[in-house]
Parts: sequence; C-alpha cells; structure tokens
Amino acid sequence: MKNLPNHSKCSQCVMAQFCLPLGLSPKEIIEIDQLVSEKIQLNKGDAIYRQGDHSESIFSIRHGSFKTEISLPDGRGQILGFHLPGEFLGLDGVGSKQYQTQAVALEASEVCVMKFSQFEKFALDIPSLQIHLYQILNHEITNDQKHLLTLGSLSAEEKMACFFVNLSERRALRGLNSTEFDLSMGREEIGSFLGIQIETVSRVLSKLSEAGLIQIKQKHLKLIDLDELHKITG
Amino acid sequence: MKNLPNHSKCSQCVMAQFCLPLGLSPKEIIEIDQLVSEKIQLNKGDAIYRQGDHSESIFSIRHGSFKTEISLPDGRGQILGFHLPGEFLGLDGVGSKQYQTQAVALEASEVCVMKFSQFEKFALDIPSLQIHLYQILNHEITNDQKHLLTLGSLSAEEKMACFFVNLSERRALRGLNSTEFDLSMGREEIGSFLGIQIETVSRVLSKLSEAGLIQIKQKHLKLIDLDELHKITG
DNA sequence: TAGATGATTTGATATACATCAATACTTAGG
DNA sequence: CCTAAGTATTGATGTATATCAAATCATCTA
Repeated sequence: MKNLPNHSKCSQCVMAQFCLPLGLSPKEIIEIDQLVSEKIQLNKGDAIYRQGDHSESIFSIRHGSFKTEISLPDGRGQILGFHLPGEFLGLDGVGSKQYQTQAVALEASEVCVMKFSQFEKFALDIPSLQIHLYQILNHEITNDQKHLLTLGSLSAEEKMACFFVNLSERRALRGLNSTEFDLSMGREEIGSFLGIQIETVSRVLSKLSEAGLIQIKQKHLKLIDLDELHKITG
Repeated sequence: MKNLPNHSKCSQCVMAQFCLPLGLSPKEIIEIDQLVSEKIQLNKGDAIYRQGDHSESIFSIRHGSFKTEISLPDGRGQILGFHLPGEFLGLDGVGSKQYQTQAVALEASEVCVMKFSQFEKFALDIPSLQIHLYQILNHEITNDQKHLLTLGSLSAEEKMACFFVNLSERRALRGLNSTEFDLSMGREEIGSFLGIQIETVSRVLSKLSEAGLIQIKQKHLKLIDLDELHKITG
C-alpha cells in the first residue's frame, strides 16, 4: 500500500475512521471513502499547495505530518499550524478560489485528496456530510482563535507549554503515544509557530528540562509532568 | 425603524445588500432577507453571546460595532477582532454546540439574527446560500490567519499600521469614509487586539502622528499617508 | 461649575526576548 | 573516516516593549 504510484486511486484510505469522528452509519462511511479521488505521496519539503494556488480540494493526512504557513512579500513568514494524521489540510481554500497559505510536508507523508466537486455531489445523498464539513471548518476557526490567544497574550514559556500540551492532546485523540514521541519540526519552525526566536526556543526547552517537566534529546521528546505543563498554560 | 422594540420581526433588514456581496438574483435577495428572524438592539458593553453559550444563530451587524474576544480562566483575554456594519458575528458557533468567544458591542448597535435552522430550511431552495456560508466562513479563517501573521511576526509599529490599513480597507468596502472616522474602541482594546500594552499603543500613535502619517485626537482618526502605512505593513 | 472618575499620554526604569557570536552536535557526501 | 553543511545550544550584549509612576485630559455627575 505504501508504495503505490502517486495519484493512484485509493478506495481504502480509511480516512473516515480517522477524519470524520462523528456518528455515521457504516453505509455512510463506505460512501465517504468514495469521496477520496486519489492519494498523494510527498517527500519532506514538498508542498501540497502553495499560497495563490487554485483551490479545488481538501486533504486528509494518512501518515506523516505537515506545517501550514503564510508568507509576507518581504520573506518573513508565520507558521500557522502543525498537522497530524487524521487532520485536514486546505480548509482555507473552501469557499474561495485560492489557497491563502501553503502546506509543506515535514517528513515523508501521504494525503488523501477530496475534491470539492465530489463533496457537493455526495452531499446531495448524505446531508450529514455538509454538517461534517461545517464541523471541520469550525474546528479550524476555533484552533486559529486559540492560537491568536497564545501569540497575543502568553510568554515564551507559556507558549511552549501550550504547544506541548496541544500536541499531546491531539496525539492522544488519534491513539498515538501522547507522552513520548519524535518531533517532526525543527526548533526554528517551533519558533515561527510560537512567534519567538530559535534561541529562545532552545533556552525555554533547557529550562523546562532542568525543571523536570520534559526530557528532550534532539527531536525526541518525553513529557514528564503534563499536569505542571498544563498549569503553566493558564 | 431605529426605535422598534427589541426582538421585533425585521423583514427589511437590508442585510442582503450589506452582507452577501456576491451575485444573487433580486428574487434570491428577497428570500434571503426572510432569513432574518429578528433584530436586536444593544447598548455599549452588551454581549450578543458569551463564551460557552449555546449557539444557534449567526448575526449580521446593521449599525454600530463590536469586538469579539476569548478569555483565559486567569482573567487574561485576547481581542480577536473588531467588526463593522455588514460583517458577521457568531461564526465560531457554526458547526459546533457552543460559542468559543464572546461578542460585545463597542457602542449602541443593532444586529440581525439568522437562525441556523432557518438557514438550513432556505438552503434547500437556494443552493447558493450554502456557498455563501462557506465564503463567509472562509473569510473568517483567512482573517484569523492574517492576524496570526500580524501577532507572531510584526513589530508594534507594523501591527498598528496593519490595524489602520485593515480598518480603512474594510470601511471603504462598505462605502464608509476610509480616511477619517471615529474609532469605537479604546487604546486598551487596540492593545489587546494587537498583543501590545496600552502605553505602547499610545507611543506608537504619537510616533505615527509626528511622522505625519496620521492625525489622532482622542478617538477621532485621520489617515494622512495610507501609502506609507501600507509600506510599513510589509 | 466643581469635583470625581476614567482614559490617555509621557517619562523613568526594568525585563523578556532578540540579536550577535562562538561552540558543539548531527547528518550527509565523498 | 573525514570534511562540510546544517542544526542546536549557550553566553554576552542590545533593544523593543513591559511595567511602574505621574501628569494631563476628557467625561460624567451633582
């Protein structure tokens, strides 16, 4: 399965089990799998879509991970989010002509592609599909708003604690190990995401390590005291 | 019209002309006006909805202005946006059970109320209505993402310039004076929105004044050199 | 009008974080 | 294995912005 050629049909993306968490009948789940028109393999650094690209699909991550980012003409940029298997990409293209962001693979990854046109077609038969899309979009809005709170109101240490707690919770939700895992992003990317510099990232990591809240060696992270991290968060 | 009792039926909210900018037939516009189940008058400081309230409507602003904000248990909070006539509120309730934010009037204001249930009913007859809702949600996502860039990557002066340019553009879009107007929010609220302190807001305003880019006297603002403000933005 | 209350500005100082610089560690290529 | 390039850590210093404090100005009420 892993080595199918790119853009091949993918009838068993199992995306429904990952991506559409709420009450669907088995029949509906099968139909929803039909939504997936293809799957795409990406290498580290590959973009699924770029700022300004015509938008016609959303994507669900089968495996791997991604960053989404938005860029300023002068070269500065902001990482908007990191994305795990089962999560969606390309939502800023829903209801608009173009993507306003770009999504880049942080490691070898695979996504399922769902065309808007397919979505509309299927939605006629499955009314709940519309509702799911609204839920997914809502999730995106809510996430972004929480991130605004993080960027606008928290200190570097609090931001980092937020980052860890959030990652941990999302991994738990997907059945992944939520206390020990490898980070797929570098320090600089963490800094961009949190609106701080790479050196500050490094110093905060050292501080949290010394305090015994985490252990981190290169990209391998172990969350020792999630309770305390949660407290720091606010 | 202005003094109708609260919660009165409002068949002429004219919201369509404000709120649903894209190509609708006259017939559709009339139907869309039917979406509005009531209108509500608010005084300065009144909340349309609060964090945690059950969500069943979105709102369009007839006149006045609002802030939306999200709060931390410890009392800290972040203003997510300021909202002008013709813009929507309550979008973080679409696709979820509860609002995650609260919307508070910055002055005496009036909103049209559109119940989700009504929306669904009408959408059966007017397919384009779904599309409009997606566009509105997309706008929200895109806005939030741009704001993330602002909060995460810009200096205090750049943030302030962004704020002015953005306000100006949105006012122009609605046919309001885009270079001279009264701010409905205080310095502290501007600071919360931009992730800076009130004193910094004040200092940046003084600096921009001295540089001849703006004139500001209390809440009355005149944008003198929008080009230069735009350059500062990036 | 006077007094009180709140909002804004401005100045003095402190600090969190950025920047600059050097070192160490990791990974990839020959 | 060695070198080179990239990535991360740590230290020294600088700076943008926060914090503290006081003065000014605006708004409201009596």
